[in-house]
Amino acid sequence: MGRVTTLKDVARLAGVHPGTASKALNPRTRKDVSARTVEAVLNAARELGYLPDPIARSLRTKRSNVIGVILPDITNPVFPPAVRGIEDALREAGYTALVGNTDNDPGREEELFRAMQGRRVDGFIIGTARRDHPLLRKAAEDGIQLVQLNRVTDDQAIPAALVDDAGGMRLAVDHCVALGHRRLAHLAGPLDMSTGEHRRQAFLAACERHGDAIEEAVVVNSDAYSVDAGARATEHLLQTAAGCTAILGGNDLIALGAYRVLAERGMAIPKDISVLGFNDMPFVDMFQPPLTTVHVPQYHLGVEAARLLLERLDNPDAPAKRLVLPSRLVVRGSTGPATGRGGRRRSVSPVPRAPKDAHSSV
Amino acid sequence: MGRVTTLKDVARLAGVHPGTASKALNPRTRKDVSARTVEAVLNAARELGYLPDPIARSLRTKRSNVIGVILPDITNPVFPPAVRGIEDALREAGYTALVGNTDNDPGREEELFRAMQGRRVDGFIIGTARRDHPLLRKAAEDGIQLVQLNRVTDDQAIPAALVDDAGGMRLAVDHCVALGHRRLAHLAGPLDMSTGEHRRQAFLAACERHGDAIEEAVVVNSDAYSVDAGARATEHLLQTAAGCTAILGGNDLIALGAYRVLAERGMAIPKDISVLGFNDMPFVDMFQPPLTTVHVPQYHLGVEAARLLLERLDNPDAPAKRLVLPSRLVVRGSTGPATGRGGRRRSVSPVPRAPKDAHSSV
DNA sequence: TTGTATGCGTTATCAA
DNA sequence: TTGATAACGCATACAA
Repeated sequence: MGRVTTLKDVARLAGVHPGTASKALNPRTRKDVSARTVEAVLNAARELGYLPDPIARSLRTKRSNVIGVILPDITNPVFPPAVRGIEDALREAGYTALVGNTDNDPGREEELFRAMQGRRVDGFIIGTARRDHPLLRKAAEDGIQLVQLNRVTDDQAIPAALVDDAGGMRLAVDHCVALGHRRLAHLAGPLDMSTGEHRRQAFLAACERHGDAIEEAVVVNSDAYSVDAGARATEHLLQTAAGCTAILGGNDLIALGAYRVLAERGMAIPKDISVLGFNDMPFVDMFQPPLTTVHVPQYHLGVEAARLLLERLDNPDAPAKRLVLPSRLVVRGSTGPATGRGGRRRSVSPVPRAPKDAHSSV
Repeated sequence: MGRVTTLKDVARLAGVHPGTASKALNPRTRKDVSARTVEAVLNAARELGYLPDPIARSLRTKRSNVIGVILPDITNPVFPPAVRGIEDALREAGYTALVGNTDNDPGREEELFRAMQGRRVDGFIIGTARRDHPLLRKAAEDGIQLVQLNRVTDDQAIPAALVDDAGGMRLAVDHCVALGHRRLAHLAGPLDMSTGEHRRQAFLAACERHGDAIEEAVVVNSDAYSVDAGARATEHLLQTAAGCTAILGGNDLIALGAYRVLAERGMAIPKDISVLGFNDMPFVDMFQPPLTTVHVPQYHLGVEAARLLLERLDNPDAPAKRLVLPSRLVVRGSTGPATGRGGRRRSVSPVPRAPKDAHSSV
């Protein structure tokens, strides 16, 4: 562990005072120093392979060039690409990402948040926003720099990089209708998250837009974005509204839960029933069958979230922008024409405005 | 951003000197301080919600309670579980993981390594080891604390948490033989990595063990652990040794490359040909068909790597242990009896000791 | 047992 | 323009 060269060493070699060397090294203060000494200091620094100590600098400046990234769980395949996007964009700007997982535990989230603040992170990218999120609200009020990723709070106070959830869901519904499906089910994600609620609303709105072309539009809630929760929701759906010919998962994992239950029941996808996801996670094209899903550009979402944050660090008074990236439908093998079972049945009930409750059939 | 309470505040409230407060707070030096003052200081700290500033502490102690984790690419599905294992184990001990991706670029790796050293990380968990790895060798010589994850250098100087690659490959070969396959192909991972070389050697050794039961054992190199590289290797295999009835991928991604090429050629898995992977990545059970593969307990590998490192930080002179976890075969739908094509052909060539070169057919 | 002083490496303020 | 000095918050060697 050879000795590390410090600012003092550089100053000595350049024959100047450490304070002067500091100014010469820092691009922002370089103008207060003669061209001759700047060069001498720069040469000395290069010769000694000087690297400023980020710890000492942080202690002095209260900044760290580190961004805290708070996610539910890196093990969820949608997040790694987003993390790479964040890291790549931050690195260009000389920042580093420090990633933490909350496992959807608010206590753990607060602990992480505090720990990262203690480490003097300059801002946060938050992938865990709930529609009502006191911790985030308070942090924003306290002037902590935040950008939300993919999910947002209901109030518009915090900037965010998002995808067009409603547009994506509309494409999915349109695709089903074009294939002749008239009885659709949506396995909604958690409604305390913007993605869950927005996609659900968009599902209902899109169905309504099709008027008589749709005979039934069912929403069943999935209490988590997970395969198990998706499986439970699917079982519930099969018991309560067995006539649906297409299942639109709140995300890909929920759709995978549907895959599992349908396989157990011996129902073939897409012959007996079509299934759609949301997110286009890596490798869903390899599934059995390849999953038709709404593509969410996670990597770019990460890049944009990082950029929004950097912009904000540069100019803290900039407005809290919300950047919305387009989504698109990727049609694969899990959707097909509505044949067999309820495909051509006559309408049982018209489509009312909105569901009475989470499990209502509309 | 309300003012943060500092050690000085605690000392003032407790009516002691900051230095004394520091001793009282630090469990290791607490014995040098009277029970009465310890209590006063602890109470004051609790009352003020005091949290020590890790930056200041790091500057002073040259330690950070941060561990650098260096991976090829978090986007590779095998890594997120390992990262979670690392994080969970570190957190219990009051440490934090700082993760970086090299994209297999040695320059980038060195840059990351330096940057993390600058941040005073207390040690590294390395998921990027190559069999010959000067950077690691030098770091170890310099007394930097390292633990390797899943892959190792050829020399035994650096501790590691590993899986029994050879045992796993043997299980895979035995499985194929039990199904009646007599012409096997291995799509070896990069041979400059221990996993690539060890699995390849184990493949050949296992085939040899079966003697006349195996008519042909082919090795084709894949130049990366990726789907594309696996696809290229598969194409090469199909041109040069078309009679094989089972393909053993160097890892799951390589096996997926085989899936792709075989699908393009209209060959059915496992009817026409069996395919096996290595790693048991998340969701390979959902593939088309579900992948038979050697399970590698990535999460536990992460936990054990973290523990090895913590142990070493505690006792830097402890020997450089290598911990080897067992692997096991997970049989799914991509392997089946050897029927059709070359399945029952007679031996063309006996099995020699070892391959002449990377693409040799033995 | 407690207090004092010093320094970790940097930056920022002020004086020369 | 440059140099001197202090301070960021903490830990530790030493003095009291």
